[in-house]
Amino acid sequence: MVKENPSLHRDETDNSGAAKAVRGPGRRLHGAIAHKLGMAILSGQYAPGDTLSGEVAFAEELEVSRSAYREAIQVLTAKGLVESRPKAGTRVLPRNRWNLLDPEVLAWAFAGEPDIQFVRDLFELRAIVEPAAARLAAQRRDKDDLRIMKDALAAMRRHTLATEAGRAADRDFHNAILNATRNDALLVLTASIGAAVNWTTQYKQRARALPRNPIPDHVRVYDAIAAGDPVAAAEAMGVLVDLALEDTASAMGG
Amino acid sequence: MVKENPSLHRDETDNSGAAKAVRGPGRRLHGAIAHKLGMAILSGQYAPGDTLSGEVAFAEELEVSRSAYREAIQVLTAKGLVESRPKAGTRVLPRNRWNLLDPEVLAWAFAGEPDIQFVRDLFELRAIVEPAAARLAAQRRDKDDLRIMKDALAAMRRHTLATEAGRAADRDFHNAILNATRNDALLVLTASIGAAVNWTTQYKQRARALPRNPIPDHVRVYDAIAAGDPVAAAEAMGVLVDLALEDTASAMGG
DNA sequence: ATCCTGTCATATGTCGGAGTAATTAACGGA
DNA sequence: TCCGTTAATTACTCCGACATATGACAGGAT
Repeated sequence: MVKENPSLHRDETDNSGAAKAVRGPGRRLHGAIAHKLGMAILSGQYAPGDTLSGEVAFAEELEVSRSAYREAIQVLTAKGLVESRPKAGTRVLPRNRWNLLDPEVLAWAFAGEPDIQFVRDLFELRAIVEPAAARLAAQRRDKDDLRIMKDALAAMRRHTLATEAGRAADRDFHNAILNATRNDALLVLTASIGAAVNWTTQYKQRARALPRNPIPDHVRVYDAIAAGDPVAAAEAMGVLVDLALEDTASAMGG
Repeated sequence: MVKENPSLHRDETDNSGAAKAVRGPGRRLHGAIAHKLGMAILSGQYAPGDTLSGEVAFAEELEVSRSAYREAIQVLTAKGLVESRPKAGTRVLPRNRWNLLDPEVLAWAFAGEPDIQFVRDLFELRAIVEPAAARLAAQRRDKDDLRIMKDALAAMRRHTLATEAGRAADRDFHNAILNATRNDALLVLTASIGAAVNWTTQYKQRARALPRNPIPDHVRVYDAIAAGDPVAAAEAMGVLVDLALEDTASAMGG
């Protein structure tokens, strides 16, 4: 059940028609509603099978038009979070219907207090996929790939992981590896998970000291890929994922 | 570019307001539009960066309301296929922004003539993930899991894979393994891919003779999981995926 | 007890208009 | 000639009211 009814209201001093709604991160109005609802669902505020407020009622509560609400529902439906049928209302689907790997769903899951078990699941998946990706990259990389990785590594050394530029370099490094696998499915999957997880990590880590110098471990991965050694690459990447898991676990107090 | 303008028109003899549109598989109107557009995009009819017809023009072409079109666009946006901005129009995003692992996107990709490279990518991913899943299942399965697998196996023996019941049993078997991993992320990922790939395979296979008796290979997986032997389970599952790849490849004429 | 049938609440589809934002191009200054 | 600024166009965004269809539920008939 919806507890409160806040924060998505039109500016009351200027009701000149269009929405001055308090919107999420740069989103459109329906995007903001989808964001709000998505976070509510992902954070477990709705039990599966629970039915959301009706279209009219809900739109009235939030003081937005039905169109905006409906478009938001379309987004959630597209991500497998809800299903709406005439008369039956819009119901939250069981968890196994959710597109948990959708980048936005992932972001919602991590926005609040992420479920510790889900985080473990995700890292388990990363621990499976990323070493395999490194293995493939070692077999398929070309000069361009290596150059990009090298540049990213250099950037990581210049800036630390404490800066945004440093984290961007880290992302570039991992993306270069994924690109070198020549496998789009792998790329999309890992990019989604990595983005969500890393984002959380960096967020939670603000006050903490960085755990340890990550450069040597990255260099090991690079060396193995450059040498074309699939086994070593997979192993080195496994270490990297384990480290990330440790960081995240301690950051979340697990 | 849009080539034609067919098949989504209102019934002309009865223009009494509501949509009598020719709709896709049981979907709603906007779902049908999303389906149509999604398939067009996935089949490469639009180049990335290409801009779709404007809201008004498009809705007029298809003789549907702008609202329906907009809701369809929301669905596509949610799946990362397009992005629409004022004045700029609705543009097809580059391929790496697509949620290729979304079940619906996967279905669209496989609806037409699926890109052979993409199919290979997907099987590569399966070859990475499924053996690992079997490994985890061997470590974590309990009696219930084993019972469900056993039942599914029995059903597979009764019906063959040529019947729908047999394929359902096959799905049950694999789902039971995924469930036994106790990892939701793994489950969702593999379910999406498996559904799309298997569906295509069965579709293409209609006229073909089944390649070989798959039961013994499935039994090997079961035995390893029942015995709690992670290594053997992973290996046996690897064989299963390889076999599926062979089938699919030959079915697609690759 | 089961099945049918009518009612009604609710989602779905439609429409046109007002508002807003971003691209494009025209314009003026350096 | 080139570049920054401004204006107009254009397409998305949001709105609210209306019409339609469908599924749930209740009450009655078999």
